[in-house]
Amino acid sequence: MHPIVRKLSIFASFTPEEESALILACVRSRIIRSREDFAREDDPPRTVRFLLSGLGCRHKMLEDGRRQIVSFMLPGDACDLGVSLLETRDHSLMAISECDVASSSDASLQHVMGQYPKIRAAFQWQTLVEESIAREWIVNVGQREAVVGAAHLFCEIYFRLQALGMAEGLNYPFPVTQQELGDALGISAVHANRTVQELRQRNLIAFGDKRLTILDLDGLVEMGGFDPAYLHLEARYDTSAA
Amino acid sequence: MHPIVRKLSIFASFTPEEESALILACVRSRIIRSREDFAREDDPPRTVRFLLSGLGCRHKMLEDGRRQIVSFMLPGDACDLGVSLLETRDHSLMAISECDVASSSDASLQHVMGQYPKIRAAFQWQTLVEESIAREWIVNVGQREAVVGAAHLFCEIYFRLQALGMAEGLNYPFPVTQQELGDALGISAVHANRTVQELRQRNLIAFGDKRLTILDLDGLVEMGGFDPAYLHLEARYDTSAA
DNA sequence: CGCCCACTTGATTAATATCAAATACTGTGG
DNA sequence: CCACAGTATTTGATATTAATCAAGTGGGCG
Repeated sequence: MHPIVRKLSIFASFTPEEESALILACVRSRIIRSREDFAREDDPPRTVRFLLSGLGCRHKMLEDGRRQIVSFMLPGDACDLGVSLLETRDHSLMAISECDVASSSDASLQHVMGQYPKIRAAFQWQTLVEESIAREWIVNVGQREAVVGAAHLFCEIYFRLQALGMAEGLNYPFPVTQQELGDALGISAVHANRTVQELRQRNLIAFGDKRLTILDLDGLVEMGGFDPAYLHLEARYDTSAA
Repeated sequence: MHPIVRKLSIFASFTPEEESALILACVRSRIIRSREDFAREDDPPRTVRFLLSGLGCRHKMLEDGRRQIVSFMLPGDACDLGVSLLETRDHSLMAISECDVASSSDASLQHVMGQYPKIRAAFQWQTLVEESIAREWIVNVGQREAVVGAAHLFCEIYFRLQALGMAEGLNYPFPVTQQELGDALGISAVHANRTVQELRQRNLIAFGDKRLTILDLDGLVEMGGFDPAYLHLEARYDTSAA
Protein backbone atom coordinates (compact mmCIF):
# COMPACT_ATOMS: atom_id res chain seq x y z
CA MET A 1 0.00 0.00 0.00
CA HIS A 2 1.21 3.49 -0.79
CA PRO A 3 2.59 5.16 2.37
CA ILE A 4 0.20 8.11 2.18
CA VAL A 5 -2.80 5.86 1.85
CA ARG A 6 -1.54 3.68 4.66
CA LYS A 7 -1.20 6.69 6.91
CA LEU A 8 -4.60 8.21 6.12
CA SER A 9 -6.22 4.78 6.44
CA ILE A 10 -5.73 5.10 10.18
CA PHE A 11 -8.45 7.71 9.92
CA ALA A 12 -10.79 6.24 7.30
CA SER A 13 -10.95 3.65 4.57
CA PHE A 14 -10.85 4.76 0.97
CA THR A 15 -12.34 3.57 -2.26
CA PRO A 16 -9.93 2.55 -5.03
CA GLU A 17 -10.89 5.75 -6.82
CA GLU A 18 -10.01 7.88 -3.83
CA GLU A 19 -6.77 6.01 -3.36
CA SER A 20 -5.62 6.63 -6.88
CA ALA A 21 -6.63 10.27 -6.71
CA LEU A 22 -4.49 10.59 -3.62
CA ILE A 23 -1.53 8.86 -5.19
CA LEU A 24 -1.77 10.76 -8.47
CA ALA A 25 -1.66 14.09 -6.66
CA CYS A 26 1.91 13.30 -5.61
CA VAL A 27 4.27 13.87 -8.44
CA ARG A 28 7.99 13.89 -8.19
CA SER A 29 9.76 11.93 -5.52
CA ARG A 30 13.37 12.39 -4.62
CA ILE A 31 15.89 10.84 -2.30
CA ILE A 32 17.16 13.04 0.51
CA ARG A 33 20.47 12.12 2.05
CA SER A 34 20.75 11.45 5.73
CA ARG A 35 21.09 14.64 7.81
CA GLU A 36 20.18 16.87 4.88
CA ASP A 37 17.80 19.75 5.53
CA PHE A 38 15.21 19.61 2.77
CA ALA A 39 13.41 22.76 3.88
CA ARG A 40 14.83 25.65 5.81
CA GLU A 41 13.19 28.27 7.95
CA ASP A 42 12.33 31.28 5.83
CA ASP A 43 12.07 29.24 2.66
CA PRO A 44 9.02 30.37 0.75
CA PRO A 45 6.47 27.59 1.10
CA ARG A 46 5.59 26.27 -2.33
CA THR A 47 5.17 22.57 -2.67
CA VAL A 48 3.53 20.17 -0.28
CA ARG A 49 5.79 17.26 0.51
CA PHE A 50 5.19 13.79 1.84
CA LEU A 51 7.62 11.48 3.51
CA LEU A 52 7.39 8.14 1.73
CA SER A 53 10.12 6.29 3.57
CA GLY A 54 12.69 6.92 6.26
CA LEU A 55 12.70 9.04 9.41
CA GLY A 56 12.53 12.83 9.32
CA CYS A 57 12.18 15.60 11.85
CA ARG A 58 11.09 19.19 12.17
CA HIS A 59 13.47 21.42 14.05
CA LYS A 60 14.19 25.03 14.94
CA MET A 61 17.59 26.59 15.47
CA LEU A 62 18.26 29.36 17.98
CA GLU A 63 20.76 32.14 17.42
CA ASP A 64 23.22 30.62 19.89
CA GLY A 65 23.38 27.30 18.07
CA ARG A 66 20.97 25.44 20.31
CA ARG A 67 18.42 23.40 18.47
CA GLN A 68 15.07 21.94 19.33
CA ILE A 69 13.56 19.08 17.41
CA VAL A 70 9.80 19.65 17.53
CA SER A 71 8.54 16.45 15.95
CA PHE A 72 9.49 13.28 14.16
CA MET A 73 7.98 12.45 10.79
CA LEU A 74 7.21 8.88 9.80
CA PRO A 75 6.39 7.38 6.40
CA GLY A 76 3.14 8.76 5.01
CA ASP A 77 3.35 12.00 7.00
CA ALA A 78 2.71 15.23 5.14
CA CYS A 79 5.42 17.78 5.75
CA ASP A 80 3.76 21.03 4.73
CA LEU A 81 0.01 20.59 4.78
CA GLY A 82 -1.79 23.82 4.03
CA VAL A 83 1.46 25.68 4.11
CA SER A 84 0.51 27.76 1.08
CA LEU A 85 -1.66 29.76 3.46
CA LEU A 86 1.42 30.99 5.29
CA GLU A 87 3.96 33.51 4.08
CA THR A 88 7.06 31.81 5.36
CA ARG A 89 8.13 28.56 6.95
CA ASP A 90 8.67 28.72 10.68
CA HIS A 91 10.84 25.63 11.03
CA SER A 92 13.16 23.39 9.07
CA LEU A 93 12.79 19.80 7.93
CA MET A 94 15.64 17.35 8.14
CA ALA A 95 16.07 13.80 6.96
CA ILE A 96 17.45 11.70 9.80
CA SER A 97 17.87 8.54 7.80
CA GLU A 98 17.93 8.66 4.04
CA CYS A 99 14.41 9.60 3.03
CA ASP A 100 12.20 9.31 0.01
CA VAL A 101 10.16 12.50 -0.29
CA ALA A 102 7.31 13.10 -2.73
CA SER A 103 6.12 16.53 -3.79
CA SER A 104 2.78 17.82 -4.83
CA SER A 105 1.46 21.19 -5.84
CA ASP A 106 -0.95 22.81 -3.46
CA ALA A 107 -3.32 23.37 -6.39
CA SER A 108 -3.64 19.71 -7.25
CA LEU A 109 -4.17 18.79 -3.62
CA GLN A 110 -6.86 21.45 -3.33
CA HIS A 111 -8.51 19.94 -6.37
CA VAL A 112 -8.49 16.43 -4.94
CA MET A 113 -9.82 17.67 -1.62
CA GLY A 114 -12.62 19.53 -3.37
CA GLN A 115 -13.59 16.40 -5.21
CA TYR A 116 -13.34 13.96 -2.31
CA PRO A 117 -14.56 15.33 1.02
CA LYS A 118 -13.24 12.30 2.81
CA ILE A 119 -9.73 13.12 1.65
CA ARG A 120 -10.15 16.68 2.83
CA ALA A 121 -11.28 15.40 6.20
CA ALA A 122 -8.35 13.01 6.34
CA PHE A 123 -5.80 15.77 5.81
CA GLN A 124 -7.56 17.92 8.34
CA TRP A 125 -7.41 15.02 10.77
CA GLN A 126 -3.68 14.71 10.14
CA THR A 127 -3.18 18.38 10.91
CA LEU A 128 -5.14 18.10 14.14
CA VAL A 129 -3.21 15.06 15.26
CA GLU A 130 0.05 16.83 14.51
CA GLU A 131 -1.06 19.67 16.70
CA SER A 132 -2.07 17.31 19.45
CA ILE A 133 1.35 15.68 19.32
CA ALA A 134 2.97 19.10 19.53
CA ARG A 135 0.98 19.87 22.67
CA GLU A 136 2.05 16.61 24.21
CA TRP A 137 5.66 17.50 23.44
CA ILE A 138 5.24 20.73 25.35
CA VAL A 139 4.23 18.64 28.34
CA ASN A 140 7.07 16.21 27.75
CA VAL A 141 9.70 18.88 27.64
CA GLY A 142 8.11 21.14 30.24
CA GLN A 143 7.07 18.76 32.98
CA ARG A 144 8.57 15.33 32.64
CA GLU A 145 12.06 14.63 33.88
CA ALA A 146 14.52 13.24 31.41
CA VAL A 147 14.01 9.49 31.89
CA VAL A 148 10.25 9.84 31.87
CA GLY A 149 10.26 12.04 28.79
CA ALA A 150 12.53 9.65 26.94
CA ALA A 151 10.27 6.71 27.78
CA HIS A 152 7.30 8.73 26.58
CA LEU A 153 8.98 9.58 23.30
CA PHE A 154 9.93 5.97 22.61
CA CYS A 155 6.32 5.00 23.26
CA GLU A 156 5.03 7.67 20.91
CA ILE A 157 7.14 6.46 18.03
CA TYR A 158 6.24 2.87 18.76
CA PHE A 159 2.48 3.50 18.77
CA ARG A 160 2.63 5.60 15.64
CA LEU A 161 4.60 2.94 13.76
CA GLN A 162 2.32 0.28 15.15
CA ALA A 163 -0.69 2.09 13.69
CA LEU A 164 1.04 2.05 10.31
CA GLY A 165 1.70 -1.64 10.66
CA MET A 166 5.42 -0.88 10.62
CA ALA A 167 6.47 -2.01 14.07
CA GLU A 168 8.46 -5.17 13.69
CA GLY A 169 7.49 -6.74 16.98
CA LEU A 170 8.71 -4.36 19.64
CA ASN A 171 11.66 -3.30 17.57
CA TYR A 172 11.87 -0.37 15.21
CA PRO A 173 14.48 1.55 13.24
CA PHE A 174 15.44 4.70 15.15
CA PRO A 175 18.62 6.13 13.66
CA VAL A 176 18.85 9.24 15.85
CA THR A 177 22.08 10.14 17.58
CA GLN A 178 22.05 10.84 21.27
CA GLN A 179 22.63 14.49 20.42
CA GLU A 180 19.44 14.46 18.40
CA LEU A 181 17.60 12.64 21.15
CA GLY A 182 18.71 15.40 23.52
CA ASP A 183 17.54 18.04 21.08
CA ALA A 184 14.13 16.39 21.02
CA LEU A 185 13.87 16.12 24.80
CA GLY A 186 15.33 19.51 25.59
CA ILE A 187 18.38 18.09 27.38
CA SER A 188 22.10 17.93 26.62
CA ALA A 189 23.66 15.07 24.71
CA VAL A 190 25.55 13.94 27.81
CA HIS A 191 22.39 13.84 29.82
CA ALA A 192 20.61 12.04 27.00
CA ASN A 193 23.28 9.40 27.21
CA ARG A 194 22.80 8.90 30.96
CA THR A 195 19.07 8.85 30.43
CA VAL A 196 19.29 6.08 27.84
CA GLN A 197 21.55 4.16 30.14
CA GLU A 198 19.08 4.35 32.94
CA LEU A 199 16.33 2.98 30.71
CA ARG A 200 18.68 0.20 29.68
CA GLN A 201 19.56 -0.64 33.27
CA ARG A 202 15.90 -0.88 34.10
CA ASN A 203 15.58 -3.39 31.26
CA LEU A 204 12.99 -1.31 29.49
CA ILE A 205 14.76 -0.77 26.18
CA ALA A 206 17.75 -1.64 24.06
CA PHE A 207 19.04 1.16 21.86
CA GLY A 208 21.86 0.87 19.41
CA ASP A 209 22.62 -0.06 15.84
CA LYS A 210 20.13 2.63 14.85
CA ARG A 211 17.30 0.60 16.27
CA LEU A 212 15.19 0.84 19.34
CA THR A 213 13.92 -2.31 20.98
CA ILE A 214 11.29 -2.20 23.67
CA LEU A 215 12.05 -4.93 26.16
CA ASP A 216 9.09 -4.24 28.42
CA LEU A 217 6.27 -2.30 26.84
CA ASP A 218 4.10 -2.15 29.94
CA GLY A 219 7.05 -0.95 31.95
CA LEU A 220 7.96 1.69 29.41
CA VAL A 221 4.39 2.91 29.17
CA GLU A 222 4.22 3.22 32.93
CA MET A 223 7.61 4.88 33.21
CA GLY A 224 6.61 7.44 30.58
CA GLY A 225 3.11 7.98 31.91
CA PHE A 226 2.08 7.27 28.35
CA ASP A 227 -1.54 7.34 27.25
CA PRO A 228 -1.95 6.86 23.48
CA ALA A 229 -5.27 8.74 23.38
CA TYR A 230 -3.61 11.95 22.19
CA LEU A 231 -2.47 10.20 19.01
CA HIS A 232 -6.12 9.81 17.97
CA LEU A 233 -5.48 6.54 16.22
CA GLU A 234 -9.07 5.34 16.02
CA ALA A 235 -10.86 5.68 12.71
CA ARG A 236 -13.44 8.39 13.00
CA TYR A 237 -14.90 9.37 9.65
CA ASP A 238 -18.39 8.09 8.99
CA THR A 239 -17.74 6.16 5.81
CA SER A 240 -21.43 5.85 5.01
CA ALA A 241 -21.42 9.60 4.37
CA ALA A 242 -18.86 9.28 1.60
CA MET B 1 -16.31 44.41 15.04
CA HIS B 2 -17.22 40.91 16.15
CA PRO B 3 -14.24 39.21 17.83
CA ILE B 4 -14.20 36.27 15.42
CA VAL B 5 -14.23 38.55 12.41
CA ARG B 6 -11.52 40.71 13.95
CA LYS B 7 -9.34 37.68 14.48
CA LEU B 8 -9.80 36.18 11.03
CA SER B 9 -9.30 39.61 9.47
CA ILE B 10 -5.64 39.26 10.32
CA PHE B 11 -5.64 36.68 7.56
CA ALA B 12 -8.00 38.19 5.00
CA SER B 13 -10.69 40.78 4.60
CA PHE B 14 -14.28 39.71 4.33
CA THR B 15 -17.35 40.95 2.53
CA PRO B 16 -20.34 41.95 4.66
CA GLU B 17 -22.04 38.78 3.49
CA GLU B 18 -19.17 36.63 4.66
CA GLU B 19 -19.02 38.47 7.94
CA SER B 20 -22.64 37.87 8.74
CA ALA B 21 -22.40 34.23 7.70
CA LEU B 22 -19.53 33.87 10.16
CA ILE B 23 -21.38 35.60 12.95
CA LEU B 24 -24.61 33.73 12.37
CA ALA B 25 -22.86 30.40 12.64
CA CYS B 26 -22.16 31.14 16.29
CA VAL B 27 -25.22 30.57 18.37
CA ARG B 28 -25.31 30.52 22.11
CA SER B 29 -22.84 32.44 24.14
CA ARG B 30 -22.30 31.97 27.83
CA ILE B 31 -20.24 33.48 30.56
CA ILE B 32 -17.59 31.25 32.10
CA ARG B 33 -16.36 32.16 35.54
CA SER B 34 -12.72 32.80 36.19
CA ARG B 35 -10.71 29.54 36.69
CA GLU B 36 -13.56 27.37 35.48
CA ASP B 37 -12.70 24.51 33.15
CA PHE B 38 -15.17 24.68 30.30
CA ALA B 39 -13.91 21.55 28.62
CA ARG B 40 -12.15 18.62 30.21
CA GLU B 41 -9.87 16.02 28.75
CA ASP B 42 -11.91 13.02 27.64
CA ASP B 43 -15.01 15.09 27.11
CA PRO B 44 -16.62 13.97 23.87
CA PRO B 45 -16.01 16.78 21.39
CA ARG B 46 -19.33 18.11 20.19
CA THR B 47 -19.61 21.83 19.77
CA VAL B 48 -17.06 24.21 18.38
CA ARG B 49 -16.48 27.11 20.75
CA PHE B 50 -15.06 30.56 20.29
CA LEU B 51 -13.64 32.84 22.91
CA LEU B 52 -15.36 36.20 22.52
CA SER B 53 -13.78 38.03 25.44
CA GLY B 54 -11.37 37.35 28.26
CA LEU B 55 -8.26 35.22 28.54
CA GLY B 56 -8.35 31.44 28.35
CA CYS B 57 -5.81 28.65 28.24
CA ARG B 58 -5.42 25.07 27.14
CA HIS B 59 -3.78 22.80 29.68
CA LYS B 60 -2.99 19.19 30.45
CA MET B 61 -2.80 17.61 33.88
CA LEU B 62 -0.39 14.82 34.77
CA GLU B 63 -1.22 12.02 37.19
CA ASP B 64 1.01 13.49 39.89
CA GLY B 65 -0.79 16.82 39.90
CA ARG B 66 1.68 18.70 37.74
CA ARG B 67 0.12 20.77 35.04
CA GLN B 68 1.30 22.24 31.78
CA ILE B 69 -0.43 25.13 30.12
CA VAL B 70 0.05 24.57 26.40
CA SER B 71 -1.38 27.79 25.01
CA PHE B 72 -3.23 30.96 25.79
CA MET B 73 -6.43 31.82 23.96
CA LEU B 74 -7.31 35.41 23.13
CA PRO B 75 -10.62 36.93 21.99
CA GLY B 76 -11.69 35.58 18.61
CA ASP B 77 -9.75 32.33 18.98
CA ALA B 78 -11.55 29.13 18.14
CA CYS B 79 -11.22 26.55 20.88
CA ASP B 80 -12.11 23.32 19.12
CA LEU B 81 -11.68 23.79 15.39
CA GLY B 82 -12.25 20.57 13.49
CA VAL B 83 -12.52 18.69 16.70
CA SER B 84 -15.46 16.64 15.46
CA LEU B 85 -12.90 14.65 13.51
CA LEU B 86 -11.39 13.37 16.74
CA GLU B 87 -12.85 10.85 19.14
CA THR B 88 -11.85 12.52 22.37
CA ARG B 89 -10.35 15.76 23.61
CA ASP B 90 -6.71 15.56 24.51
CA HIS B 91 -6.57 18.63 26.74
CA SER B 92 -8.74 20.88 28.87
CA LEU B 93 -9.80 24.47 28.41
CA MET B 94 -9.86 26.90 31.29
CA ALA B 95 -11.06 30.46 31.63
CA ILE B 96 -8.34 32.52 33.29
CA SER B 97 -10.36 35.70 33.54
CA GLU B 98 -14.11 35.60 33.24
CA CYS B 99 -14.78 34.70 29.61
CA ASP B 100 -17.56 35.00 27.13
CA VAL B 101 -17.66 31.83 25.05
CA ALA B 102 -19.83 31.27 21.97
CA SER B 103 -20.78 27.85 20.66
CA SER B 104 -21.50 26.60 17.22
CA SER B 105 -22.39 23.24 15.77
CA ASP B 106 -19.80 21.63 13.60
CA ALA B 107 -22.46 21.10 10.94
CA SER B 108 -23.28 24.78 10.56
CA LEU B 109 -19.59 25.67 10.40
CA GLN B 110 -19.07 23.03 7.73
CA HIS B 111 -21.90 24.57 5.81
CA VAL B 112 -20.47 28.07 6.00
CA MET B 113 -17.04 26.82 4.98
CA GLY B 114 -18.52 24.98 2.02
CA GLN B 115 -20.23 28.13 0.91
CA TYR B 116 -17.36 30.55 1.45
CA PRO B 117 -13.94 29.16 0.55
CA LYS B 118 -12.29 32.18 2.08
CA ILE B 119 -13.77 31.33 5.44
CA ARG B 120 -12.59 27.77 5.10
CA ALA B 121 -9.12 29.04 4.33
CA ALA B 122 -9.25 31.41 7.28
CA PHE B 123 -10.04 28.63 9.74
CA GLN B 124 -7.36 26.48 8.21
CA TRP B 125 -4.94 29.36 8.63
CA GLN B 126 -5.92 29.66 12.27
CA THR B 127 -5.24 25.96 12.83
CA LEU B 128 -1.84 26.24 11.18
CA VAL B 129 -0.90 29.26 13.26
CA GLU B 130 -1.96 27.48 16.41
CA GLU B 131 0.29 24.61 15.49
CA SER B 132 3.16 26.99 14.79
CA ILE B 133 2.69 28.58 18.19
CA ALA B 134 2.72 25.14 19.79
CA ARG B 135 6.03 24.37 18.11
CA GLU B 136 7.48 27.62 19.36
CA TRP B 137 6.35 26.71 22.86
CA ILE B 138 8.28 23.46 22.61
CA VAL B 139 11.35 25.55 21.91
CA ASN B 140 10.51 27.97 24.70
CA VAL B 141 10.13 25.29 27.29
CA GLY B 142 12.84 23.01 25.94
CA GLN B 143 15.69 25.38 25.20
CA ARG B 144 15.24 28.81 26.68
CA GLU B 145 16.14 29.48 30.26
CA ALA B 146 13.44 30.85 32.49
CA VAL B 147 13.99 34.61 32.06
CA VAL B 148 14.33 34.29 28.32
CA GLY B 149 11.26 32.10 28.02
CA ALA B 150 9.21 34.50 30.09
CA ALA B 151 10.29 37.42 27.95
CA HIS B 152 9.38 35.44 24.87
CA LEU B 153 5.94 34.61 26.21
CA PHE B 154 5.19 38.22 27.11
CA CYS B 155 6.20 39.22 23.59
CA GLU B 156 3.97 36.56 22.06
CA ILE B 157 0.90 37.78 23.89
CA TYR B 158 1.73 41.36 23.08
CA PHE B 159 2.10 40.76 19.35
CA ARG B 160 -1.04 38.67 19.18
CA LEU B 161 -3.07 41.33 20.96
CA GLN B 162 -1.46 44.00 18.85
CA ALA B 163 -2.62 42.20 15.70
CA LEU B 164 -6.15 42.27 17.09
CA GLY B 165 -5.84 45.96 17.81
CA MET B 166 -6.26 45.19 21.50
CA ALA B 167 -2.92 46.27 22.89
CA GLU B 168 -3.46 49.43 24.88
CA GLY B 169 -0.11 50.96 24.25
CA LEU B 170 2.41 48.55 25.69
CA ASN B 171 0.06 47.51 28.40
CA TYR B 172 -2.33 44.59 28.34
CA PRO B 173 -4.55 42.66 30.74
CA PHE B 174 -2.79 39.49 31.84
CA PRO B 175 -4.59 38.07 34.85
CA VAL B 176 -2.45 34.95 35.29
CA THR B 177 -1.05 34.01 38.68
CA GLN B 178 2.63 33.28 38.99
CA GLN B 179 1.71 29.63 39.49
CA GLU B 180 0.01 29.69 36.10
CA LEU B 181 2.93 31.50 34.56
CA GLY B 182 5.16 28.74 35.88
CA ASP B 183 2.83 26.11 34.45
CA ALA B 184 3.11 27.78 31.06
CA LEU B 185 6.90 28.04 31.18
CA GLY B 186 7.51 24.61 32.70
CA ILE B 187 9.01 26.01 35.90
CA SER B 188 7.90 26.15 39.53
CA ALA B 189 5.87 29.02 40.91
CA VAL B 190 8.76 30.13 43.11
CA HIS B 191 11.09 30.24 40.16
CA ALA B 192 8.47 32.06 38.13
CA ASN B 193 8.44 34.69 40.83
CA ARG B 194 12.20 35.17 40.73
CA THR B 195 12.05 35.24 36.96
CA VAL B 196 9.46 37.99 36.95
CA GLN B 197 11.53 39.90 39.46
CA GLU B 198 14.58 39.69 37.24
CA LEU B 199 12.63 41.11 34.30
CA ARG B 200 11.40 43.88 36.55
CA GLN B 201 14.88 44.68 37.79
CA ARG B 202 16.06 44.95 34.23
CA ASN B 203 13.30 47.47 33.66
CA LEU B 204 11.78 45.42 30.89
CA ILE B 205 8.32 44.89 32.33
CA ALA B 206 5.91 45.74 35.08
CA PHE B 207 3.59 42.95 36.14
CA GLY B 208 0.87 43.25 38.69
CA ASP B 209 -2.76 44.19 39.11
CA LYS B 210 -3.53 41.52 36.51
CA ARG B 211 -1.82 43.57 33.84
CA LEU B 212 1.44 43.32 32.05
CA THR B 213 3.22 46.47 30.99
CA ILE B 214 6.15 46.36 28.64
CA LEU B 215 8.58 49.09 29.67
CA ASP B 216 11.11 48.39 26.93
CA LEU B 217 9.79 46.48 23.95
CA ASP B 218 13.09 46.31 22.09
CA GLY B 219 14.80 45.11 25.23
CA LEU B 220 12.15 42.47 25.86
CA VAL B 221 12.27 41.27 22.27
CA GLU B 222 16.02 40.95 22.48
CA MET B 223 15.97 39.25 25.86
CA GLY B 224 13.42 36.72 24.58
CA GLY B 225 15.09 36.19 21.23
CA PHE B 226 11.66 36.94 19.85
CA ASP B 227 10.91 36.90 16.14
CA PRO B 228 7.21 37.39 15.37
CA ALA B 229 7.44 35.54 12.04
CA TYR B 230 6.07 32.33 13.56
CA LEU B 231 2.80 34.08 14.39
CA HIS B 232 2.12 34.51 10.66
CA LEU B 233 0.34 37.78 11.16
CA GLU B 234 0.49 39.03 7.57
CA ALA B 235 -2.63 38.73 5.47
CA ARG B 236 -2.11 36.06 2.90
CA TYR B 237 -5.31 35.11 1.12
CA ASP B 238 -5.63 36.47 -2.40
CA THR B 239 -8.83 38.44 -2.01
CA SER B 240 -9.27 38.83 -5.74
CA ALA B 241 -10.01 35.11 -5.86
CA ALA B 242 -13.00 35.46 -3.58
C1' DC C 1 46.30 1.55 10.01
C1' DG C 2 44.47 5.57 11.58
C1' DC C 3 40.96 9.05 11.72
C1' DC C 4 36.52 10.63 12.74
C1' DC C 5 32.54 10.47 15.06
C1' DA C 6 29.49 8.80 18.38
C1' DC C 7 29.28 7.20 22.76
C1' DT C 8 30.77 6.87 27.57
C1' DT C 9 32.52 8.35 32.14
C1' DG C 10 33.87 11.48 35.80
C1' DA C 11 34.17 15.99 38.09
C1' DT C 12 32.36 20.36 38.71
C1' DT C 13 29.08 24.06 38.11
C1' DA C 14 24.68 26.21 37.07
C1' DA C 15 19.74 26.17 36.85
C1' DT C 16 15.81 25.07 38.93
C1' DA C 17 12.95 22.45 42.49
C1' DT C 18 11.51 21.90 46.99
C1' DC C 19 10.64 23.15 51.64
C1' DA C 20 9.47 26.50 54.89
C1' DA C 21 8.20 30.79 56.54
C1' DA C 22 6.97 35.57 56.23
C1' DT C 23 4.59 39.26 53.97
C1' DA C 24 1.12 41.42 51.19
C1' DC C 25 -3.23 41.51 49.01
C1' DT C 26 -8.53 40.52 48.30
C1' DG C 27 -12.70 40.09 49.51
C1' DT C 28 -16.22 39.24 53.17
C1' DG C 29 -18.96 39.61 57.28
C1' DG C 30 -19.69 42.31 61.25
C1' DC D 1 -14.24 50.79 58.82
C1' DC D 2 -12.16 46.75 60.89
C1' DA D 3 -11.05 41.92 61.64
C1' DC D 4 -10.40 37.91 59.42
C1' DA D 5 -9.63 34.14 56.21
C1' DG D 6 -7.90 32.75 52.19
C1' DT D 7 -4.87 33.31 48.48
C1' DA D 8 -0.88 35.19 46.06
C1' DT D 9 3.62 36.88 46.38
C1' DT D 10 8.12 37.21 48.29
C1' DT D 11 12.35 35.57 50.63
C1' DG D 12 15.73 32.31 52.37
C1' DA D 13 17.94 27.75 52.78
C1' DT D 14 18.79 23.45 50.89
C1' DA D 15 18.35 19.58 47.55
C1' DT D 16 17.96 17.78 42.94
C1' DT D 17 18.34 17.84 38.12
C1' DA D 18 20.72 18.75 34.33
C1' DA D 19 24.64 21.53 31.98
C1' DT D 20 29.27 22.03 31.13
C1' DC D 21 33.99 20.79 30.87
C1' DA D 22 37.24 17.40 30.05
C1' DA D 23 39.02 13.16 28.94
C1' DG D 24 38.77 8.54 27.37
C1' DT D 25 36.69 4.52 24.71
C1' DG D 26 35.10 2.28 20.73
C1' DG D 27 33.49 1.24 16.17
C1' DG D 28 33.22 2.15 11.03
C1' DC D 29 35.47 3.24 7.12
C1' DG D 30 38.78 5.23 3.68
